[in-house]
Amino acid sequence: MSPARAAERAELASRYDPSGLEGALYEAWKEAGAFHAHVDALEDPYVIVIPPPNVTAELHMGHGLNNTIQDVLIRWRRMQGLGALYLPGTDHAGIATQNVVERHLAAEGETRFDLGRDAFVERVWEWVRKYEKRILHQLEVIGCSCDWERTRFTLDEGLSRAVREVFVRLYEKGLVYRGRYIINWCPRCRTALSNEEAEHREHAGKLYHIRYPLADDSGRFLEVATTRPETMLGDTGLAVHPDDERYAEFVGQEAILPLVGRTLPIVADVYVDPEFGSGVVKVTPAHDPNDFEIGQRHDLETVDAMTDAAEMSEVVPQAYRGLDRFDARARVLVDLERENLLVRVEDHPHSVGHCYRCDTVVEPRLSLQWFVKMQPLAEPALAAYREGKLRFHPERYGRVYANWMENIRDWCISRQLWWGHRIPVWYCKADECGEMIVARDDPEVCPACGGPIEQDTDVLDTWFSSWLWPFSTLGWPDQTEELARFYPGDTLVTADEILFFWVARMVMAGYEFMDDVPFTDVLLNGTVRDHLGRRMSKSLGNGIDPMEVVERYGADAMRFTLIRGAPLGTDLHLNHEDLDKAFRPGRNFANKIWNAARFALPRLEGVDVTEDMTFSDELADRWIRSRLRRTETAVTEALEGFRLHEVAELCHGFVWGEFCDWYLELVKARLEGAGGEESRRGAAHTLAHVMLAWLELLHPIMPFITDAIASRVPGAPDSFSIVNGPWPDSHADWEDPEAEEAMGELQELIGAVRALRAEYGVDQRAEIVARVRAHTNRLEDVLATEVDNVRRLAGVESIEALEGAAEDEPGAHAVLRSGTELFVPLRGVIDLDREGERIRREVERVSDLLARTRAKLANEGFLANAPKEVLDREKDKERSLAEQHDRLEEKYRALRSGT
RNA sequence: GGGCGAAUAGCUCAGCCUGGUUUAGAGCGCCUGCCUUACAAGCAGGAGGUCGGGGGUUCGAAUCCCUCUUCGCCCACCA
Repeated sequence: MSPARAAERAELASRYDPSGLEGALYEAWKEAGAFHAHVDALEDPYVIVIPPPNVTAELHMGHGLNNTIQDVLIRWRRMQGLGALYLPGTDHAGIATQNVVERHLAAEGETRFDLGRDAFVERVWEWVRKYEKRILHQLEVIGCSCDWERTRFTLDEGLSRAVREVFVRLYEKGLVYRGRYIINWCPRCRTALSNEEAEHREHAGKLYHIRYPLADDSGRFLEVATTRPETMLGDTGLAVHPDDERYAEFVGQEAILPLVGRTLPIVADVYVDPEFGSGVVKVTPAHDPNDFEIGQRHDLETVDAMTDAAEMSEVVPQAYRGLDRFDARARVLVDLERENLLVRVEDHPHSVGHCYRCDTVVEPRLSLQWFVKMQPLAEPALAAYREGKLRFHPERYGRVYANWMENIRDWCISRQLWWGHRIPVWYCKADECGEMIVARDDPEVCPACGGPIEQDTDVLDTWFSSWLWPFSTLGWPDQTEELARFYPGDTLVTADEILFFWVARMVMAGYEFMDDVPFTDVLLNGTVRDHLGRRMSKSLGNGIDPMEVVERYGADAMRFTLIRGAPLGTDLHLNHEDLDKAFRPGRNFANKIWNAARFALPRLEGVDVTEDMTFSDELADRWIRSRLRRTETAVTEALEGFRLHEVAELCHGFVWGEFCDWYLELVKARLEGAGGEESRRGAAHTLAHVMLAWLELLHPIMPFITDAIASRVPGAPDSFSIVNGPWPDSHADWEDPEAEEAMGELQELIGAVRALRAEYGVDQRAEIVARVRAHTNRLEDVLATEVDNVRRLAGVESIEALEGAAEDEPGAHAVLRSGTELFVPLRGVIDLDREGERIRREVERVSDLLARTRAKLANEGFLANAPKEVLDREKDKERSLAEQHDRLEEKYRALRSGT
């Protein structure tokens, strides 16, 4: 036995201590190679790729939730016997990682420019090498059963080759192009961003009305409205709607740009909305996407009034040069005011884009960038959804996905960063040549003229490697065995916020390069928020560290809490100020399981889980087996429907509310020998089987404690583990409605007795007993076996004696406490009568309706004249009413005969 | 401007698609009583709900339809 295994199999401590068993158990799993997906295995594969976390990040609760969901599905499928692959890895996270390292440099008083490109990139690699193990280890701590032999990194050699291959192929197909367009620019990160990377938020802005003098010396003005007056320094025209009669006479004339003095042509363009503002738009082609297009249509100049840091550039008048854009705005307004050109200012809420990495207000900026033409890629990805090859859970996200695909825009993929995949394009430096080389392998010299060449300085958007993840991790572009076996994958689990960034693009890449969907089901988990509904974030300081939670409550408790608390697509609220409030129920449940095992395991004498077991017919045994069977079915169905919170709920209810509360209490006496050896063996066998089965059911959610207990079941060999299944599937004929009904009555009776006792108090015992006696016969019928057991144990013949014995007889006391009390419920009888009355009235009502419906259906006139739908509806109604009637009657009869 | 979602116990949420086995549930919190040989991280009980308002469909509505109110979220180039 391995040392890890030995430690893990140490005696059951008196208290549940997750920290003592989880780490050792995970090591044992790894040693046994339990999570490796063999490429030549025979079973059908089941594949989930991890959404690769940022290589230098630490695990937060969002990961905790997301990765736990993945692990639950993987562990379940693995137990079912599928070749489950949970593929782990990390993302180089271009901007995010570069920002982190830059911040550290700044603390040392340096910038990346001081270091230079090569030294800076080396610095980032150092950082990455230092931290890459951390987040992967944290995944182990929370129990993720990843195939660590297949760990990948988006910037490793193989994936970099895939990125380059994709770029070149798309370029050759004409789907990658370079062009000068307005893109979103982050002046702090000093890079272009994609549309998705600019987050738009409502902003309490102003609308400034400014007068532009006409150039004809008439002294007349045109009034324009703008939210960003500083951009007027880059104006190169004015525009009005072609049908706007108010301004028809000005089209073709010119105006003078205040503060600058440039003459601005006045053009007519349909883009202009005559209803908005004054109906005149200032055109700033270098700073607004719409203005850019107007400029193109009317051949207007472009004047780039800002630098890459969003400071006013050399082309603006001296007074504004070098000013930050917001300072420039203030200055422009002051100057306009002074010249009496500012007509008025009104409140105007509008949305402003922010950098998704640093939250700086993005600047629409004209620049030369690389783009991917998306329309052709979107078509098969959209068709896959429409044809049902790609399903979303919850379904509504499918419509969001389709909507995005239908309105797809080209993807700006170049980033002016240093950390990432360098764009595989070279430019010839020879004066007359101008050759551009796009190549899979680095060229040495210009193939056209043999002159010196220079590589494009930009890197690719981080998502340009992420979108290849489902196949680049399997060796693509090589046609590897892994690729053949594990692509396409099955289920993708991620947060809704990266639906467009990642999920949609992966589908597109899947079709473009593998000619198939990368996965068939997409699960979107919600966001983890605090108790006030705020997203957890470092800056708010409301995050919960999963490592701290694991340390205090155990990984099982955390996983259970997350799974139970977050149905798909709904946000999870956790109180960061009071971890106990959030995680105690999970920990308590684990503790309950632990204690049930502490009780049960030593009482399983003679049981050998490796051999067939014999099961008795005693009520309690039949009942718990029936309940187990139903729970198994329900849990499996819930897993198939991705309703994991339901799985948690079902297991919790069964284990605590049925197995512990009732079954264990009912068989205590028998396990001590009160019913004889045969009864003891019967109880032990059912107990062992049922407990092992629910440990298995719960294993995907709470892997540690369940496997730890299962391996201690009598007869289990050293290597025994439930990690590889089987998935519990008891005999279908264990479903036993009779036993469940009888047990239901027992529970009802006991409940009623308890209520009675509470009401009368112990002093009125004689009164209770007298009333109870009158109904003893019924109880005997229903619970003959249990009655005998209890009598044997308590050594009493009458109920009265039992009551009396309770005081001084420990055995009897235990029985009373345990819930096998033998009182016929007076209140129960009364309640049953009341119930009977209710049902009788219901029966009358239903039969009345049934009679009327039947009369209608017997009416020839109705049959002849009624439209088909009406007729069908009536027939339907008749059928359902008849069924209902029978059900009620039977229930009523059963009640009557029982009373 | 489009699209989507939510509103059920003091709090966080299930249940709704496929109407009737639910007397509308769970966990937490609250109240009462218990250290009872697996478990006080527990056990036994209890209080607390006009299922957001209104209307409709139906024999029957938390569940289906319409509408209103209040909160969220996503997308979008109206300066």
